[in-house]
Amino acid sequence: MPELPEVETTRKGIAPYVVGEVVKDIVIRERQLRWPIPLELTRSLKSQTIKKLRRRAKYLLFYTDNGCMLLHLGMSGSLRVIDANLPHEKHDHVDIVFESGRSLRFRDPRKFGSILWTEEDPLLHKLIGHLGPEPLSKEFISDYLYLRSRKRTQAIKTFIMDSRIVVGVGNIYANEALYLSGIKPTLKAGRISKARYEKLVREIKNVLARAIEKGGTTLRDFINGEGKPGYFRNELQVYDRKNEACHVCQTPIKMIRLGQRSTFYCTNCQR
DNA sequence: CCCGATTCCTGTAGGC
DNA sequence: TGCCTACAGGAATCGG
Repeated sequence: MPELPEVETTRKGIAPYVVGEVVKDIVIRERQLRWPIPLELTRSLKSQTIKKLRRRAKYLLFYTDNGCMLLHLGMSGSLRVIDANLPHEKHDHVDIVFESGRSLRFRDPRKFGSILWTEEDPLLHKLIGHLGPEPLSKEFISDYLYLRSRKRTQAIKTFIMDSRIVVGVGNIYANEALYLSGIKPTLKAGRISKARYEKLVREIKNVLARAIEKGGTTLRDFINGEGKPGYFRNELQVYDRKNEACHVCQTPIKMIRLGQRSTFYCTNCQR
């Protein structure tokens, strides 16, 4: 499931093969994703040069002189740079074909991803403008998180997964960061001390940075731009480890449901 | 505003 | 072996 480290890994993997390329054609085999791929995409993107490739939250932004393509991987999406002649397989919904003879191929079995086009500043786009800070930026500090959390009764795990509060922290890394911080996921966000938020912010940054170094986490189908999996799965302390021993105290990891999401924690280390 | 539930989709796993 | 059901989740949207 692509969270921030997986999207960043994808961006790094494809950028060298995409930036500077001229778009020759766009092949759309399935238009109905999370939102329909806009009809104008083909006309607007054709003949354009990809000038830069950035990431904001879990969106990839493909900048051209004409506008910007926004791409979200959803939960099962992946991008690969391939030889344009490589036959497509099931769920290969879109090819961005370049003059060079290579293509950027988007695959997404569950169709939760999206591809959009904007001619405005993409950072002000309807789906992006309201988002909270990047977790790895210097704006994301404990004072901010502490202030936003005051008077909130929501569970801390749900709170840090809210993209209006901070972006990029999905289910895997929320579980991991809370474990590393020693915080029980069900605690009310508004009742957690400033000192504990300092620890939490440190561990969110820490776990995301280490996951990027390892190329992200592959549970089932995540692959990077070169078709390879990520290796952070080996580092996971609680996620997907129901009933397995805590690496610190050997207590079996507990699984509960919180906000319709699987939640894993150590009943001894997290309080 | 806040918060929890619902919704989209399909591959996979588990039960019988 | 094969069928059926439950489940996984990013995040917008809805309802209270």
